[in-house]
Amino acid sequence: MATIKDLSLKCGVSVSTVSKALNGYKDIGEETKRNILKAANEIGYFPDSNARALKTKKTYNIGVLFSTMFNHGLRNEYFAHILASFNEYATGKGYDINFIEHNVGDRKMTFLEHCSYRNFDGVCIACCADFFDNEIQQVVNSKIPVVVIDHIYNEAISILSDNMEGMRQLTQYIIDQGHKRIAYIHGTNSSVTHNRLVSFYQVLRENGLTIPNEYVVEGIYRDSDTSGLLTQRLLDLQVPPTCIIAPDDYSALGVMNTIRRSGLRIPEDISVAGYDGISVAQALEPKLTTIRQDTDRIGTEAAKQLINLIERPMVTSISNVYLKVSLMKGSSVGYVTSTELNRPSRQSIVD
Amino acid sequence: MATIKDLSLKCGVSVSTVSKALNGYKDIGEETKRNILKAANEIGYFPDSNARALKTKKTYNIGVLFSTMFNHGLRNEYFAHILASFNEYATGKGYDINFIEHNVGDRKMTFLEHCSYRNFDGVCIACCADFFDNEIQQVVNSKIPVVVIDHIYNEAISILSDNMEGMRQLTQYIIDQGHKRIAYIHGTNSSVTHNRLVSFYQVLRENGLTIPNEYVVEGIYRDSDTSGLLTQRLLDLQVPPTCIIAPDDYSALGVMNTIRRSGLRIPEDISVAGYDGISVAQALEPKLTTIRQDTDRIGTEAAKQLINLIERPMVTSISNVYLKVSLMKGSSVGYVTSTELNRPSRQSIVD
DNA sequence: CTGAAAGCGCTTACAG
DNA sequence: CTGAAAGCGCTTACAG
Repeated sequence: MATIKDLSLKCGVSVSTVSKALNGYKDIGEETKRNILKAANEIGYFPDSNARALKTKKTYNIGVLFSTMFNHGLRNEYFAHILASFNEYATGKGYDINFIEHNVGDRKMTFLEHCSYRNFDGVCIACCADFFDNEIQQVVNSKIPVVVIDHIYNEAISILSDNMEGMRQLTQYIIDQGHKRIAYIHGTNSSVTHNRLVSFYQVLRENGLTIPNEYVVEGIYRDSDTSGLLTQRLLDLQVPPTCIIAPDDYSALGVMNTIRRSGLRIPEDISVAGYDGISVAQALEPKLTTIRQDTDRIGTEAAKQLINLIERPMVTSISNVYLKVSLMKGSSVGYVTSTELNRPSRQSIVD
Repeated sequence: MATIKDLSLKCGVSVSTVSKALNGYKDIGEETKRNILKAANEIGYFPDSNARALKTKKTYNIGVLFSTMFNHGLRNEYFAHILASFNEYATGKGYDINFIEHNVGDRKMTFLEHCSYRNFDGVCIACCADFFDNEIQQVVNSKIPVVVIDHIYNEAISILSDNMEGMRQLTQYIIDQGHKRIAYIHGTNSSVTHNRLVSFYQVLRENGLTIPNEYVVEGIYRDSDTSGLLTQRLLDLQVPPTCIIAPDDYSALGVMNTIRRSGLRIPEDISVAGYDGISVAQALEPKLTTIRQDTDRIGTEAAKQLINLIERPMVTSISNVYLKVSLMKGSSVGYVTSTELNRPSRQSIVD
């Protein structure tokens, strides 16, 4: 690759002058500057990123930290989509992205060590199996600018898909369709799960509904088999629910399969809802009733906030940004008629 | 971060000695070496990657090049899974991965410029909308070690999911189930599509089957709506097929929806097959008959070959590696009984 | 076995 | 307005 020295020879000026011209310093002659820029374009000159980083301590590299466990990381569609838009925004601002890993060759590094080894300008933490992991905390507590997705730390900017609001909209919609016996198979415990649960109960309460404890069970995100099994148990209850909310769209497939295997129809006999709004949910029939999380905006917003924090630390506040979700009505949640409402089995539950 | 100088002061030796000890040079005293290694571990010292790269021209960074178009890149499950395993292998060998992009900040770069700007040790090209793109060719023809997934260039190592073999197995299985009127909605033209088509026709011929031209139509990968529309046309034919092969599993959803909307059952009335073996295909009912592409091995193998090429260029041959696929029988392709075989409508087609 | 010195390709005070 | 010089943190011939 051509170096700054090649360019300086070609232009007949010193490397200092070239460097300043390229970096927009004011104290350079108009014509000199024009010449240098022209020559740089001609030979396709770009400053070597390593040399520049060594001097300036700025790499224009952002580290992305995520769990690589089964069903996590790149193999998780929700995260992969967020990463795609994160990358697109960052790239437009001149930042490349890197994955933060534990081991580099034969030596193990902590996440923070990896960050200083690579001199990342900032870090995005997302899709972690365990946000309380000690090594992750280290990164959050370091000097490196950090943005976190779907979790709140005091010390970092958080981008959150509005889970309280999402669950509120979904639950309210189901209730508005006449359902009173609503079951919720939720995902493994986390702050996301917690907020959804709180919101679920809250909306039930606001509508004067109570449900039996057996209607709320713990499943596993993105595990349709588990959700299928749990669905069977719900169907076997003496008074089964009229609607089942799955942990996510993918798991909803397991719920639907089990229901159909029992000879029941969706949504005529029993309704199903998901969460996420992944594409496959909309290719199913009936189309899944779900909450769409705006992965594009989550990724874009995370990148934007992080780059602001990197470039203008003093005017960027450490805040929590909640992103809107939207209800996708689909047709897997049916309308419960008043006849059904009068069934004794239901009455015994409602009050 | 601690520098090599800090470490040399702590150990009371020169930086040269520290550097050599850390890099496994032989001409260092046993005890000196032990001391240095111990101290390095204590303070969590890692050489600054930029400084090292500047001197050695080795970054331990691999660039990954892919299209970011709709339905491509990270938003494509097939590619995201390959990338995940590629990253896991590379990381274990000490390489981090970076995405290769067009624009860096306000200035546009060609892909090759981005590679030299970042000094990538090697490049993996995958999942491109257009492998004949001029900028991609530039990278392939450069001095940088390159591995390509699912496409063959003369100048680079190729890792290929065996599409000929996959399509062979799938088609043969369908024929073995008694089908003779098999339709194929294939994806947009590419070498992958071409090979699958060639193989499809070849197996038909080997089995003494011919199909009408209308049975082979061009769809779009991962576009279930288009596949749904094309399915409708196939169903409307005077002599419709008994089995439809979709471009991929995701598109198969569209095929299935259209079939069901027509009041037909799968597989009793008509059979469906996909391609890819993505997880959702196995969560459907009936389970989709499909070919599983081994994304784990593709990613791992690509990383392995690329790193070999980087580290031992003289003993690594530029070859094409074909990876095995496997048939997932599922239950969306049914058995066609002999009664059905004797139907006049079929006979008129077969010979 | 150890260390002084040069140099990788840049940027940036500083002097002129 | 321009350029010489120092230095970012390393590695690696080379000398001793």
